Amino acid sequence: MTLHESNSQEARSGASRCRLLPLPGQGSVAELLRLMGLDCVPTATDGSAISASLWRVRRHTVLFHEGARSDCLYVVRSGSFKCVKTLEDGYEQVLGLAQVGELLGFESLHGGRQPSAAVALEESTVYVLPARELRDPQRRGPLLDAALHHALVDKLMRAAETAEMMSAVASDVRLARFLLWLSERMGQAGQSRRRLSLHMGRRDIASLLGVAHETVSRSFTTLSDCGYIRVDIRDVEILDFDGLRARARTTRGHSGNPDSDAVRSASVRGRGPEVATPGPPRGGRSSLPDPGALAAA
Amino acid sequence: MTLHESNSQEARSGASRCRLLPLPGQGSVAELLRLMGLDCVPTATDGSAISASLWRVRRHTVLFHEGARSDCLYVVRSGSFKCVKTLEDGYEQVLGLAQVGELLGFESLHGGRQPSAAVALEESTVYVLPARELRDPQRRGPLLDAALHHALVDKLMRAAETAEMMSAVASDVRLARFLLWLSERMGQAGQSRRRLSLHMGRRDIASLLGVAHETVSRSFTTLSDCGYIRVDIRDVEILDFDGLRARARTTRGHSGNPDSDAVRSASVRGRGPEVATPGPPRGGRSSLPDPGALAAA
DNA sequence: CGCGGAGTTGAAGCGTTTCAAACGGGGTGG
DNA sequence: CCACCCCGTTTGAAACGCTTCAACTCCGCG
Repeated sequence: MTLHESNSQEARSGASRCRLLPLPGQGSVAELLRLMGLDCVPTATDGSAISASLWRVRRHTVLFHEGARSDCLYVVRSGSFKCVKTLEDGYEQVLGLAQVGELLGFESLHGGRQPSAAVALEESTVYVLPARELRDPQRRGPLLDAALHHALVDKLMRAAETAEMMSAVASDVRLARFLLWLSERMGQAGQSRRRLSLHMGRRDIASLLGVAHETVSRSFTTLSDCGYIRVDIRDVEILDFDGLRARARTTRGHSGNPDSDAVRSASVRGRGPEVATPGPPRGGRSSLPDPGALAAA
Repeated sequence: MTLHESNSQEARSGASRCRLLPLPGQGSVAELLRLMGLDCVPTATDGSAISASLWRVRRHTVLFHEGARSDCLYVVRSGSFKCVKTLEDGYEQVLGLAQVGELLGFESLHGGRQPSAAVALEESTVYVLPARELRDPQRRGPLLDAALHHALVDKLMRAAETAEMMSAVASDVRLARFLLWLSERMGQAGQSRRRLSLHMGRRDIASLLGVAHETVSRSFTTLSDCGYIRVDIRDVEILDFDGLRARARTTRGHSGNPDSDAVRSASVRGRGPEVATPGPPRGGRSSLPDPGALAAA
């Protein structure tokens, strides 16, 4: 794989989008593969014939628009993005964030249009891979192929986490989960888990969490009053991880004290799915219809 | 690729879990690849060395448990599943549905544990692929490789749709979006778009939508009173698609006059994302914020 | 037949939304 | 340089909608 050295890219994009600057001579193929989750480091040539580019994206600029027929797959190298969908009435729905190592614009792999726009929350850089070439298994070498697989599965797992985050009930619980989720992300990216830079306004956070932006503001002060966090507009410091985690675990029920709980719970008793081992008493027993079985082939 | 012919599966699984029945001689490799989204039909042999199985899963039984170290990837062949996470207090959080053609247990591709359990909502059949073999690009032939790619991207797109569905504000809007989303899914699977079988109780729908189950019940009667749908417990008929769609479009904030604050719309003006054409003056290059450091790879 | 679960509906409590106002910072223009 | 304005943030107060608790019906099942 060759790291594309600017040129044609710059030519293609008229003056109207020079905000996406190619950064010649900056990145490396090894870094790209590592970003995508590949453990092993490529020795020299991996045999792939993909021409990747490295772009710079200024904060608050769009990487691609909603509905755009972008034919590129992006890998976030630094910074972060929000994926937003603008509804008919002008309301901006934030559907998720993409941070270092995450894929953006994967819909282009199917040749479709982008369902949402991607906007940089901060100064960011992305690797740009032409989807046309990427769709051909021949042109992706084995390394890029494995990396793409890994990145896709990883993105899928992050999407599931996002869903879990948004499934909270109370607004401050949602915010607590969001902060812990962000903290985890920052930690994985090698940054501090305690000090967070949100890079988003209350309105964006509110949209992502599905509440009014005033409610987000109130939830911030609530968590702050509890001593869990210290808030300075867009900079948050987590003071009490355990407290914050306890709050994040709160489910359908009261929001005041996470401790004074009885066994009432929404309860799962009774007719639930016929949990493993319908025969013998609910004893331990290993779970699962051991799928290892079919490996016997 | 060979379609595994039962045997060992039945033997190993005691009477306690015979609910997962292999179905010898039923499926076909062509069907599996088609399910995963591959357009072209495999001619004869595709060169892959994966041993797939076909299992039957009875309704209300679990395909795999939360936290299980399943080493299999599943492809839904018929029926549907819910992905649930059981919280500490026993509350069951439904995180999503998996319908015909969708992947289940993709976390096994990374060797991790399942973050949620999968429970059949109805009589279902799944193809079972050993993740151990699947992780080896050599053993997946080009066809299965392409199919896996397609299925991963497809699942990713469906996850985004789910997030969008759950981002609604009002409960009846959520329900409207859910029904339309389900209708679309059923249509894509070749079934009726008008007549839906939910196969879930109100409690599960409520968990998926993030509201109380009584609220779901009320929302059903609301939509029914509007004449949009006809409800018979778990069978729903959509009577007025346009009306239901209009209700589903309802968002937070100004729904009355889209023109009153026409210019305001978060889209192009003011501080919003500096949409297109910041102009050449923005000037070239300048240094990377920070990541330049890690480019040293 | 009676039990238990699912679904529906009603009434009350309360959290969130909405409307409104005030504060503060960052930018522009005088 | 300061004033001013815009916008994001915060906080308050009232209205709404959802949640919760409760009662009731329907249905399957032992």
